[in-house]
Amino acid sequence: MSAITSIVWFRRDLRLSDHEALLAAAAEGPVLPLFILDPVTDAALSGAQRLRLKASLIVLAADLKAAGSRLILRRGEALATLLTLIAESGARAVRWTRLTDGPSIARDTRVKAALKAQGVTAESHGGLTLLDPWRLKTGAGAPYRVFTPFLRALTQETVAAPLPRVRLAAPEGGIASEDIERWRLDAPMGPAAPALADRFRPGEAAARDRLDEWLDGPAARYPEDRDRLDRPEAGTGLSDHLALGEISPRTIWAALDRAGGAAGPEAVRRQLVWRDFAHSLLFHDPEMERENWRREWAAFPWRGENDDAERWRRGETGVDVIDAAMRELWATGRMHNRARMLVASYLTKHLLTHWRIGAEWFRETLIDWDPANNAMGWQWVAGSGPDAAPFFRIFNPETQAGRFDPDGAYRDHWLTGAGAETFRAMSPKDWRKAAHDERPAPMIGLKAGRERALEAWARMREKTGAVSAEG
DNA sequence: GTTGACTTGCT
DNA sequence: GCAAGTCAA
Repeated sequence: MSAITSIVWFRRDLRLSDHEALLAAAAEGPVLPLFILDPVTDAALSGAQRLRLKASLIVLAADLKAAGSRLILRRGEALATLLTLIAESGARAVRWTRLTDGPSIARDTRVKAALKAQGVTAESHGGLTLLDPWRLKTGAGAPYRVFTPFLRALTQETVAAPLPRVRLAAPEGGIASEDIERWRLDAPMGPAAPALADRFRPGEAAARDRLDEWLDGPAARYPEDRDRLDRPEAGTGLSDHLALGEISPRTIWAALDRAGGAAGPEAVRRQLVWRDFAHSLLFHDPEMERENWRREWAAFPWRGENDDAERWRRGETGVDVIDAAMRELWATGRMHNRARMLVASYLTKHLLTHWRIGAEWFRETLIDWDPANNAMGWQWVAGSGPDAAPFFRIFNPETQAGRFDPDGAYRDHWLTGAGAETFRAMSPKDWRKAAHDERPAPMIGLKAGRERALEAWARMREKTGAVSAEG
């Protein structure tokens, strides 16, 4: 037992390995690990990920205990809580891992300035992404707006090797922690909570096990199976671990590197670069969680909240693959990446509904929700985001289903099979009647919906004056 | 100013 | 095969 030197403020970095802030703090003396349920964190967290976070914090607390330390949980405004803990513990420094979303950056900037004004060392550290989000710039000195050049630029750089697991000294006793049960993080999911919690394995050790499992098996078949809706085991299954930082992207990167250029691991590396790209985009445009990344898209005649959107959320659109995917989302807190593109395309194009409404539903339902990935993904599909050629890309759900769920196993599972039963059992009361009914008729034909979206796009082009026939 | 290139698509 | 558009060099 010795006097505490630094506080490590955990947020989306719930791990003990490859943790810069923790390692730097431990090198200076005894550490007080702290998680704060503050208003900014609270506002961003929604149903399923709240539950996921609770599970992760319980494992982190156990891991810290096993390492001879302990996790302190507090609820309250971030700065006030930190100042209280500094007073209680005598800490002289606070360290954390930087985030890239606007609200977090705003909060952390305020906290850092206030702590420094009090003579406390306040320092943020990298590790959320492979490279810091400001690192890669185009020849003109601007942030990249297109993925491929970003990928090429990142390939030229060296991604740092993961840092070793921290060794902690036991902190002084007497600092009280709150009881996580009293935070009621599972409350928003209601009766669905236990079934949902049964489906994930939280924590750093589980994340590493999953990575090893994937490398030993599914990795070899990943190039052929990754797009198959009916082969969910093909994916790495690391997204929820990554979203809460139970494993670091650099750790995954290094493990994939050891696979020596095999096609599967290389394809997943590319996915990690997409993640870095998303964080870089959000860092440079903090508004993009809510505003069109291409601001001229304000002229697009998207509909706001509407009955079709509610049917989309409940999986009652009448388009089989869309409804299957939306039920999977509700029942598991996950959705296949390709299914995400399909449901996003259907909502924003066929149903002409604003991507923000879809993005908000993903925030509420995904256990792997991440502000940067969510914002970029939705805007990429909607057409308001990065990457050119948006209107080459109105997905035909039936064509897609035929290609990536050829036997209909995925659709059957969620529409009539065991998945459908699970979904009914986990659904709110007012959803259940419809879930038992016959399949509803689609709200708009696939062809008519596509044409309507193309017309809306053409109208926007006229309005914004960006007419290609100009030259 | 020109040109090659573009994660997941379409008919 | 084509591409309603844009970016990076």
